[in-house]
Amino acid sequence: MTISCQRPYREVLERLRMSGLRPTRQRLALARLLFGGCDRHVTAEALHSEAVSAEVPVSLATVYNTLHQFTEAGLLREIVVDAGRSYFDTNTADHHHFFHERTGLLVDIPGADVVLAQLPPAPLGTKINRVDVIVRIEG
Amino acid sequence: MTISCQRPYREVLERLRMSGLRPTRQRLALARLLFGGCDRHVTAEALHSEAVSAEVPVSLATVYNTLHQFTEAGLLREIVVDAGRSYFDTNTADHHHFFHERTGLLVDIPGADVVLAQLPPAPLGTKINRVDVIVRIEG
DNA sequence: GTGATTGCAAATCTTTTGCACTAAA
DNA sequence: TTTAGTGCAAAAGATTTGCAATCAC
Repeated sequence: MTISCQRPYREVLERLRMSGLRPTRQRLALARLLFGGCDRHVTAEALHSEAVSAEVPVSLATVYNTLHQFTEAGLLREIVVDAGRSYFDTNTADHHHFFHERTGLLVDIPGADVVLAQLPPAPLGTKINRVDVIVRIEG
Repeated sequence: MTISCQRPYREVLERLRMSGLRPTRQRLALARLLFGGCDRHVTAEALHSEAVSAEVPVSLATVYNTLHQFTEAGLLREIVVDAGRSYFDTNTADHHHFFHERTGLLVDIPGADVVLAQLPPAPLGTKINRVDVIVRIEG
């Protein structure tokens, strides 16, 4: 049995439009790579190679710009697990991550699988934005 | 009332010796800045400025090397909260962090103040190394 | 003395930026 | 046509590395 997460072209396009992002050739190509299938984690460098391999010449600078625009639009979430390298997650739902330090592999943990029974109050004058749980694994 | 965490010179020196690190001028000076007082969070850049201000000329490269040696020796813990900047924490006990995104301020949360009631099992063939909880705050 | 440690400068790597060019509306 | 978006190359940070000089033992 195979689970497919294939999503049609027009749905991806619609998603861009809804975010107020003009569906340019490059944005569309990147969006299809990112949102056309199952949820995934990418680095800018990796997405760039992928795009180039897929005959979609995009500059690395544009990949960076696009990833940030998508993140700002709420289509992606930036994950910080590794000093000096940013990951972007297409899964924007509430969830956490396993991070394999040696391989750099990032794996989702469904939101329900981590239960934070107690959290301290935010320091005076601040409010909690998000809670990230990173389970660092090895082996 | 003031809580002091002053620690004597010879204790810091002993700590280096115990870690098998030769107590050189630079290592000792950095160790005193790091471990001579209360627990703290530093970036390489910040520690370097501090050292230079304290009349202890150390090169930035040596600060980086030293921070990593200390981390490897278990005297420090590296905290990743910000892509492209590493923080080092002198508190190596089990605990978590508030991170103020705008100011870059990092504040300890005592281990007991965060209760993880449930964690998923590590993926097959791996083991959990550490669990980091980062409470991102704003305002 | 001898091997570990340091400083410096250069290299590396990731990410951002400025600006002329191109494409979407 | 008009404005947003793109590519490129250069800049900006953070971190690392190579190697000769220096220091702890």
